[in-house]
Amino acid sequence: MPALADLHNIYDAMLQRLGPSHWWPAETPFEVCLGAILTQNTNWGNVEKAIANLARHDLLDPVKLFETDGEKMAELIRPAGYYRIKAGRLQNFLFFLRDEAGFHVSALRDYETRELRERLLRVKGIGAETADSMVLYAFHKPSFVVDAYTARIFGRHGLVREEVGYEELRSLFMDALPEDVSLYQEYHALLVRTGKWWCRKKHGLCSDCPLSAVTGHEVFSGAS
DNA sequence: CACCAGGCAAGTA
DNA sequence: TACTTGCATGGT
Repeated sequence: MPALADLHNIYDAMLQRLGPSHWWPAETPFEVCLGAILTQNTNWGNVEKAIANLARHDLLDPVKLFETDGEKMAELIRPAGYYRIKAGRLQNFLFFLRDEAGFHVSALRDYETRELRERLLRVKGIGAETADSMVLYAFHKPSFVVDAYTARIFGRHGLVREEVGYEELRSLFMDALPEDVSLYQEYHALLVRTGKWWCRKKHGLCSDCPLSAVTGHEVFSGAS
C-alpha cells in the first residue's frame, strides 16, 4: 500500500515531467457526459469523431438528441465503436436526464456527490468509471476516477496488486487525498497520460517512467 | 499482421 | 461470488 507521501510525490513527479493536462475544459457538461459514455474501452480520437458527427447534425443538446432516432444516433456515433451498444446507453442516460432533471443538466449539481454517483450508477451502461468521470469532469464534484491504467501503473510499480478492484483502488486515493476537484481531475489525467507512454498493456516497459524516481522501479517488465 | 483504446452488462458455473 | 464473452471502430 502506498503511503500518503507517495501519492503526493507521484503526483508531483508526473506533473513536473508532463505538465498540466487541460482535459475537458471548454466543453459543456452535457458533452462531457456523452464523451464519458462514448470513450468506454475506446480511443479518445474516435470519440471526437463521433461527437463531431453529432455536432454537425446539431444534436449536442439533450432534448434534440433524445428525439433522435436510435438507428440514426448509432450511425453518427459509429466511429466510437460498439455503436449499437453505446447508442442504447446514450438513450438510457437521456431518459435519466429527463426524469431526474427535466433535461436541465445543471440541475443534477444539486445532488450531493455520493447521491449523484449512485443515481448515475443505476443507469444501464454507466459503470463506476463512467459515473465518476461524469461526476468529476462534468459536474465538478470530488469523485476520484480510477481506470485500467491506474491499476496497471500502480501494479507494475509494486504499490498494489495489479488485479485490485475498482472501489478499493478508488478508496485508496480518496482516503488519502484532500477532496479537491482540480487535484482529482489532474491526477487522473496524468495517470492516463503516463500509462499511455510508459505502461502499455503488453511487453510494455516502464523505463524512464515518471514514477520511477518515487518508487525506485527503473525498468519493470509487465510479463514477469 | 498484432495490439490496443480513459468499460459494461449479461451469461455461465 | 467469480470468471467469461460480446460488443466494433480506427490508430500505431
